[in-house]
Amino acid sequence: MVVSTKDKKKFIFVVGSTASGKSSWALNQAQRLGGSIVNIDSVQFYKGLEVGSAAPTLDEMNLVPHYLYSFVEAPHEMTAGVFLRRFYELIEKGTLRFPVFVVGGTGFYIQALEKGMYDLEPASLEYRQEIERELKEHGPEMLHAELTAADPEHIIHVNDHYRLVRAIEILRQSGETPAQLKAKSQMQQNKNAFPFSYLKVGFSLPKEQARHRVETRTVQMIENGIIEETESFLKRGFQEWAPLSSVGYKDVVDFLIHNKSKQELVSNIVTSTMQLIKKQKTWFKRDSSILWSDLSNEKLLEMQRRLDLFLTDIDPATRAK
RNA sequence: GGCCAGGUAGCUCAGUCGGUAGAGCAGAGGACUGAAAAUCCUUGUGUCGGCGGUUCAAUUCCGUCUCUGGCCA
Repeated sequence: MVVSTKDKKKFIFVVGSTASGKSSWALNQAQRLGGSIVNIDSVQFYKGLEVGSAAPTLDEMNLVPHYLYSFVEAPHEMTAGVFLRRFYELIEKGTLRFPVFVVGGTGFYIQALEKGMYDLEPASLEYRQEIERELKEHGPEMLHAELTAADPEHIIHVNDHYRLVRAIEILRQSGETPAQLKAKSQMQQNKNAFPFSYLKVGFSLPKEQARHRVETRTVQMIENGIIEETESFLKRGFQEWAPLSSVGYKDVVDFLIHNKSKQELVSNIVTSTMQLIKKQKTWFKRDSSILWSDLSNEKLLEMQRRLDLFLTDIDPATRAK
């Protein structure tokens, strides 16, 4: 049974590490198939961080409809929950042209989209502030002990303050541990999981090839104004804004404050970016459902073939819903 | 040419009152459910510049050579 491409909402998740060529592949495919592109990169959501996050250019966005790029303004910050809401709004409103390419390297958001998140009220600020006060006054050991008392099996390290605070916040607010919530959501058969048919493809390059691309890209970013982007936020008093501590921007902040040389800036950005690539690879390694490609013609052709099979519904490996 | 500092992990440097050495960064591996490009965990054998000498034992003391930086000629 062959179903026409237009009858079904089909999504292609294009994941992998930064500078691997996933955006341009997605652009080409979306153009070829008359689809659209949705961002799932945690920095490209922000307005004013386009250069340093290697967001698509205006010219590229004119070729194919792009969504969820450059729409969060400082001092607002994005969360996975907000992302999901915006994403499903786009589908409900019928603005998306299919097939939809969901492009980005932020594993956490991709996971949130695929598996859904816990059914929780948005965290109330009072709990958070109280927990952070306790952390500051007594150190992390007390909070860690509180979590261990509720869930002896948890794997959150004492030093991982962020996860510790979040776990306690969940515990106090809902009365349940993160592990219990996880078990519960599995019992409900992932009712929050992504309800549409999707194919997941990934891009990954050999380390030296990646480094070479990162080096040229970094020099271009400086020419294209990553320093000016950063300065403009600092001038407006947003130095504490979380996205400024992301790869590249944190290095520019350091360059500006400590008056470093541009040569040093380039090498710092390259190092940070290579570290990001490594972390992204670690994240995606455990996901065996990703179909991988590099930039070789052979692999690209194979990937396109699999994409076309997926879209015509005759690929048995496809996880149709 | 003379004097003074230095030459210790890929880099920046500690240290050994003589018993073959350790931090930070980089690198490698990993975790990850509403900040995630963030946060956190694990991981350190290197002719301690070369060659001699003293010593049971030298990277450590002595001599000499060499290289780097500074000052004086």
